[in-house]
Amino acid sequence: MSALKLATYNINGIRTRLPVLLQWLAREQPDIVCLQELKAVDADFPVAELRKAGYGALWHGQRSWNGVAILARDGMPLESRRGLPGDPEDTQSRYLEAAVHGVLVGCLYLPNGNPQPGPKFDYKLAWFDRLIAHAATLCNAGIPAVLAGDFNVVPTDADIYNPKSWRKDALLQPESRARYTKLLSQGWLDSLRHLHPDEPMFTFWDYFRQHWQRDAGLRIDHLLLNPELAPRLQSAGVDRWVRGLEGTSDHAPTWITFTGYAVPAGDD
DNA sequence: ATGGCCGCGTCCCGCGGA
Repeated sequence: MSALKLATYNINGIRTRLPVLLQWLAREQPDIVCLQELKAVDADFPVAELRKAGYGALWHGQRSWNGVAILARDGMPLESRRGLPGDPEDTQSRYLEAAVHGVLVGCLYLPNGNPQPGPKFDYKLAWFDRLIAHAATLCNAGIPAVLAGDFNVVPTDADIYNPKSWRKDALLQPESRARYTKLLSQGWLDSLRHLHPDEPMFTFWDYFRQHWQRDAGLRIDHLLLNPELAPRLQSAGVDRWVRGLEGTSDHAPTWITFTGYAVPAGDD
């Protein structure tokens, strides 16, 4: 029974970030990858370069902002959903879902919501509510499922270097945190926190104020496992070395490993 | 209280990000 590695990575511009992305893929060789903030239209997605690196891809781009993708090493994600249900007026590319290597993968880029209060924060909460509604079906699907992505929520004060200067930020608001808790209460496991209860496990360090150099980070990229997948969780971590590269994203790839399906014993 | 640092788009400043 071999382990599978699944990662989520907000790359903050896939065109500018392609060298970093390829370097990370080559070194870590994740089997499944969720990408956010492509910041590129569909036609500019580097499908050929990724195929050359050994990855099949599914993507939902958008001009300038947002954009999500799912990659499969030596495979091709089978799309099950593009965009969250519940609001036909929503044109932002923030959710993509596919079956990959035996797991149903929901790749999400939850709205930032700043400044709050305001229409952007309202959009964040409404989007979160739609995610919660859809997530219930995934959690109870009876098959292994994961929700992975940039949730733009700092779940607790233990998930940030110092909450004081962020207290008014949309990422720390009680409304945002209550929804994250509500989502987990459906039965999802916060895999990084579960395996690392006493470490910060930061996934994001903003470009300002030498936050990376000071390790002043936030934990906002999450990998949630439903009851079918959670028992198979083996390990979890953050590829911090990527954040230290030149020309890198302000997020670091965040990952889990879990046992793959046992190969049935040969009966021939 | 503000801005700081980035990527992107339209063009060298504004917006969004978190």
